[in-house]
Amino acid sequence: MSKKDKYRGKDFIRQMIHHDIDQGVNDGRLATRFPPEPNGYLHIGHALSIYINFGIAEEFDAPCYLRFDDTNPAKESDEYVNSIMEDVKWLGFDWGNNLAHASDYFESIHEFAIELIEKDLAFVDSQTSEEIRNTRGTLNSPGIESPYRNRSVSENLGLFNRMKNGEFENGEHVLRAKIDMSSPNINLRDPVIYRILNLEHQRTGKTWCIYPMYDFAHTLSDAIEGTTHSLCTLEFEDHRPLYEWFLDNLNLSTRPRQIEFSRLNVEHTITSKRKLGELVDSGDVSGWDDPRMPTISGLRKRGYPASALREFCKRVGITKKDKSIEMSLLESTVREELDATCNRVMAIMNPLKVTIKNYPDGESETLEASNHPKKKEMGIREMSFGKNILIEKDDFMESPEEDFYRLSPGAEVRLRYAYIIKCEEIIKDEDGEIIELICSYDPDTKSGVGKSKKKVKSAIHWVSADHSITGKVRLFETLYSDPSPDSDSPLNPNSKIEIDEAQFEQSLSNAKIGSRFQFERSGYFILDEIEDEKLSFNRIVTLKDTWAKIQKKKK
RNA sequence: UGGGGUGUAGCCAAGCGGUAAGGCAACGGGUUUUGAUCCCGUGAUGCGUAGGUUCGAAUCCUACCACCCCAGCCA
Repeated sequence: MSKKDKYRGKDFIRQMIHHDIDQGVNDGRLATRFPPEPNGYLHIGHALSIYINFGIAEEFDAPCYLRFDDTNPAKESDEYVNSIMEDVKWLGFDWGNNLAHASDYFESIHEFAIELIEKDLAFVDSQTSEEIRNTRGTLNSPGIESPYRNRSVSENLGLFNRMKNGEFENGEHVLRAKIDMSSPNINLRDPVIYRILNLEHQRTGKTWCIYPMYDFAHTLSDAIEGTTHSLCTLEFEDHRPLYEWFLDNLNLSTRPRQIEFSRLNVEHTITSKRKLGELVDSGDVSGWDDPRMPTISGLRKRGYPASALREFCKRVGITKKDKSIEMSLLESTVREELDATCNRVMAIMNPLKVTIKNYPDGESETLEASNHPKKKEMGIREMSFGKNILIEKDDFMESPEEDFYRLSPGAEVRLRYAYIIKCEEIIKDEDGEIIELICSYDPDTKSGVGKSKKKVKSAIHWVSADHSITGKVRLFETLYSDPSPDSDSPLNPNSKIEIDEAQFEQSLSNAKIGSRFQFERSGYFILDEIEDEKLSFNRIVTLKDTWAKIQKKKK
């Protein structure tokens, strides 16, 4: 295979990795890492990063570290690390023995800081944070060197040691790399690499009162654990020169390469940890795992299969272009997976009573319905049929529109897997609201036998009023109606609609929590909880609905 | 206005000097006891714009335009 063919069709990151391996960089070894800060729950944007870092490593049979970037004890907690581990696992990835924390390396990182000081490449700055900010310069003008920049190596060593020993208050001193205050890249203007934080760390306890900053800790963590390719999002592109400066000036055995890709944005969603946290704190959602949240745990609660999320990431692709993915792409991968794997079942959200006048009183019969129209091996289940049936309100129209081919006065329709019925009479209450339909059925049209081949315009779903079970259903839409919401966008008032008395066919009484079904002609649902024997389902995604589309177009 | 990036269809995305893959969406049509699924068909004389190099340019060069990111002791 020629080189050109080998790289063709691969995203630019895989091409670079292949190239590096071919060149024998880092002994032709590959190691990646997924480095979340445990200060919030993972969201769908992280799913792409996980998919890229773990997925690529998997292809090369290489390690991918799950490394917690826990360098800021003020913001981090165990709740988050636990949720992150659960989410990565659920997505189908395995870090094996490669679980790490930046805090595991605090000792080494500290030594590297000393190495920098000894090389006169770092100094202790005693300006206030405000002074440092004011002398950093602007995008258009250079910064001003700190008056402490020329302290001697031994003075720096001494001060840094005293910082470490807890002799100072927060903010009294800071360790800065000595690079270039006039660099057009602001990250190179003597960046702070260590700060005093008199704070207990969730893992190292009271061992440290100085903590490394992201750029320093991240670069060194990568190098220390042997990461060869540090794949991250575009906003770190400006940091790469600093990343490389550390690698150039410190004695390290691995030289990792940072490669940046564009982050994933999905329409109608927000993925700022801050905003997500606000939604949780304000009570606008039930928690980080609210089924409307774009968090991994929310998507899981919603019922999205992990395999569909992986497929979604695959279809999204890896590039450096800003992207805003339409929900329809996500939904199509979810439907594709669910269509292939879910048992079909019937449920009525808004029941309309149907009485079959020519069906004998007090009798019932058992009918067979297949669990999947295309997969016989998925079996069948039994449904009771009798005189009293419930259908969906939407499946009847007193004055049918031209394209409506469900039930209407005098019209015939098939009750799926049962009989063809005809609407004979409408019963209304005093407000003119339709409360019942009197229908007749044709006993010769039983599904699968006799005149069962008789054509009618449509088949609708139903349940037996005398056998169905009552339960809850929660219908979800996106949290925001705006395709590109910001933190001020109003929430979609229809993002959650609860139906307390949906009617399910009796076979559902055996359903287990976490199992997914297609409610025929309606959508895919997951059994979320059972309370006092009452089932409650979350709608994962609707079925495609051509009829709704036709109606929408008419308006 | 400094620096770093990115521009191929409504949304993604292949393409790597030889004449614009694929997916999602949309729109037609067929099958169907789910208006689902499935199947078939339709979309760029054009690749941000303008020039240039070349027999030949989305691919190379020049200029311009648009959008994104950066001034935490956050990551």
